[in-house]
Amino acid sequence: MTTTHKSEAPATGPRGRRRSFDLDEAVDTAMRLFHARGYDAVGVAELGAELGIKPPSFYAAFGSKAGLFERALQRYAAGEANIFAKALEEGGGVAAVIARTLDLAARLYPERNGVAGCLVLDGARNSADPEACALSAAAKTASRNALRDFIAAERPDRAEDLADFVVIAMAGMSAAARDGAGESTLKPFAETISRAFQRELSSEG
Amino acid sequence: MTTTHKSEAPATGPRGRRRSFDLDEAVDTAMRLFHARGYDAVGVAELGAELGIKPPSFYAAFGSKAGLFERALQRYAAGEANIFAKALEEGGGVAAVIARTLDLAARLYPERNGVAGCLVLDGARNSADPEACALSAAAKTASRNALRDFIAAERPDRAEDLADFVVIAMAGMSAAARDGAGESTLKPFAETISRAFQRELSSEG
DNA sequence: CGGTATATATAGCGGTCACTACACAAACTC
DNA sequence: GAGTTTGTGTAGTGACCGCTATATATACCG
Repeated sequence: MTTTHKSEAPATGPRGRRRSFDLDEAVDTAMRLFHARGYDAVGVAELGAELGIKPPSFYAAFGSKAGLFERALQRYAAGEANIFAKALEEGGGVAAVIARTLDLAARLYPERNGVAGCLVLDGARNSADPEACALSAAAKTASRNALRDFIAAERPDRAEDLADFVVIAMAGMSAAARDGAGESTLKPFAETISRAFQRELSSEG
Repeated sequence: MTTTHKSEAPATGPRGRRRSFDLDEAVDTAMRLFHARGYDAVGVAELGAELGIKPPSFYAAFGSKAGLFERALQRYAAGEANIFAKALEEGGGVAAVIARTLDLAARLYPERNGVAGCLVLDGARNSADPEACALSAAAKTASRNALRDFIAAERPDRAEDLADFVVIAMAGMSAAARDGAGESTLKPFAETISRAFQRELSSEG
């Protein structure tokens, strides 16, 4: 169980037949599949089989494959995988939070149960579906903006390019993890990037 | 014209009918398409249409879609896009060559005519075809080993992790470029990474 | 010229893609 | 109970996937 906000049935529910599967659980499963192999490589047939539901139920619940991907992205950003949000929780200044974010990436991005890297950064990479690409791009922009706004508190003059610096580094770690890099490979990178970031943060530039 | 090694027809050629299209040109076109949208997103039908050839000619010439991808990867590694080889040409020590490599990545990775990033690093990202993934992985390993062997001349004790550092940084730049980052975004990253690399190179670690 | 070898074009193979029409089953209101 | 609403299962849509069987056109050899 990763989330506890399951939508409770109202006192007087809708009239018709009730759903035969857990929606949150289904989104979790889909998120894992999309994360492991990328949007295009996971078919609706496989999703249905894995979730234990047939196509009509699938489309009644999610509207489309891209609709499910959108929910998966939301779930991803709202959960443990949002490493920046996780790094923020422990407080501290920009340098400390960014260092913690990079460290978390080095520890969480390596492959585990077939899943590696970041769903937002690489989930729709090379996808032929414009809708999936747009959803992915929006999620990336949101993440980058959160980073930028946080950095701006200490360095408003350089928030944009410092955010870019971190984002590019994380994209590299995600790609490397998807190519098989382990924590022992990513950690030195993350530490070097953290030091470089601190120098940039406290430079006069 | 990017290559000049066109295979010349022998004095006495094969007996049958001659090919009606230029093979090198076809590989170039396919390379561009694979690079622009990724392996899976480019279909054999589109390749045939773009190359001006029909399926039977396609398979007679390349064996399979993956066979053409392999040729495209070879062409890519043998041409201008091999930025490490290009950086090596001008000579210099490890620090200078790596700095030049990263600078070239920052200048060549941003989108141009629909093509962005590195074909080797991202051409088969999220592909569902095991053959394309294997070809891509082999090309990545070859590139990384070339980097590592070069670095080993000055720092044999740290060649592996320094090579990883550069590869992860380049993967980040390629991914960022494919997400729309321009030269003005990649260049500061490349310069900071170059400085960080130099510090690592001349450290006692 | 005949014989042979090679590339071509037409057409279509089996399979998978995301998605849906239709009828039935189940839970509500009254 | 009747009536309404909603989800589910069966089956199948047209389009595209990588790839190929077959026959024909074009070049070489002798």
